[in-house]
Amino acid sequence: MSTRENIAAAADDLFYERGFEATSFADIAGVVGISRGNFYHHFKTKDEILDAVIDRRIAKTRKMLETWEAKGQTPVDRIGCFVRILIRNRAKITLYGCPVGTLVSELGKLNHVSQSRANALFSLFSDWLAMQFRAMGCDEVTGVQHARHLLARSQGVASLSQALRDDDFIDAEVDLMLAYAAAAAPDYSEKGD
Amino acid sequence: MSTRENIAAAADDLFYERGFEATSFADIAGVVGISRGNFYHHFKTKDEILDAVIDRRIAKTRKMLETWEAKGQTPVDRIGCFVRILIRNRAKITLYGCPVGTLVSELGKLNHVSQSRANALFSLFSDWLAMQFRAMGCDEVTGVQHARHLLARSQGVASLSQALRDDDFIDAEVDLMLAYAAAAAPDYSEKGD
DNA sequence: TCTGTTTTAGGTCAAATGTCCTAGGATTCG
DNA sequence: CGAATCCTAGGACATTTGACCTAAAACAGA
Repeated sequence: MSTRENIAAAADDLFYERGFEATSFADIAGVVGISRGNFYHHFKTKDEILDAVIDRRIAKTRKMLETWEAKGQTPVDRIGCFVRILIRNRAKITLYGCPVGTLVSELGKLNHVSQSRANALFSLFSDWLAMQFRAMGCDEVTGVQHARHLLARSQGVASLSQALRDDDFIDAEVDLMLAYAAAAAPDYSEKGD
Repeated sequence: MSTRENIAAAADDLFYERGFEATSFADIAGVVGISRGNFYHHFKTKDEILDAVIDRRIAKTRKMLETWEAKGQTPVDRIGCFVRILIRNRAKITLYGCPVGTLVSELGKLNHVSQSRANALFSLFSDWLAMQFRAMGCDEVTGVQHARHLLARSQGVASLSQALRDDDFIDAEVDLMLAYAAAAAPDYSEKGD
């Protein structure tokens, strides 16, 4: 992996774990194992690193969504892959929250130009979820509503996890979200399971 | 209002709008209209200001909950007061997210000692909500579950609002949460409205 | 091998930050 | 009025920050 990619990867982790502003060049350099001054050759400014990190996350997210697309048989299965990130990344989410939500929030408070670029990460999930609901038979508008609803719920669980640090809470909420997804099909009619 | 209270009030706003770390002594001094060096007399460290801000928010929250307690006739009404903060504070939430959630998240990332104190703000809402659900006839465990669920949902809506900036989304989610609260009574049985 | 480009290390720079001191003003109370 | 306490202003301080420069090292291709 190139030094540039190493920097982006280290910054990705640190921006998530400590936040964008709280992470300094020195911090990143320390993780990568290069000198501070070397940065200027790869990234002119800190904002450029941020953009690279966002690009990186967008690419990673795209790949993840493609994996889910291939893995899950039904739309509900695929939505289940999304919901279960909360369990898969439970440890980190409990400590640092959702990587997308906390970044958007921080950039919003900083009035940072790249906030809109970070928002695209939300859109990625939202559009993908809406696609799944559409595949279940939902119309366009309903699909988008369901997608945003589920995205908001997962954000909420991530947010509250940071305060509660209660594994059972996450498990229970994931089950509720799975039930919500299963019940979202237009032809669904309380037939039990 | 005393200077100390002025500082706490200004810091309260700035910590919300810009974040704790991104707010400097100079920023607060600018808002209050006092000299920077004057701070040391009222607060020895920045962490002391943070604690004062958290105390302030706890007190404000307590008062707000008491108001709701007096205002709402039924538990569902009172829960409605909580849910509708999202609409009442829509403008600020769209820009800066939830004051509680974003603070807890930032302090978590900074590994800050006062995170647990900030968590108490969540508990305040959570306990109060659980009390309302209990008053509706829910048992202890179910009441806490409903409370956390609703708290998480409101957090999620606040989080996503920062990215979407869509008033309709907030309105729709608030309606869903109101319906959730209304349906939470144990004797509820699809009797329509 | 020689040449030119890319990459790296180390250091400098101004600005900003949290912390802290001191001296002067204001206020209170005997 | 006089003295003691509280409040305030302004600045000093070491440190850290993002940004930037220069020179040496590593590498590439002919």
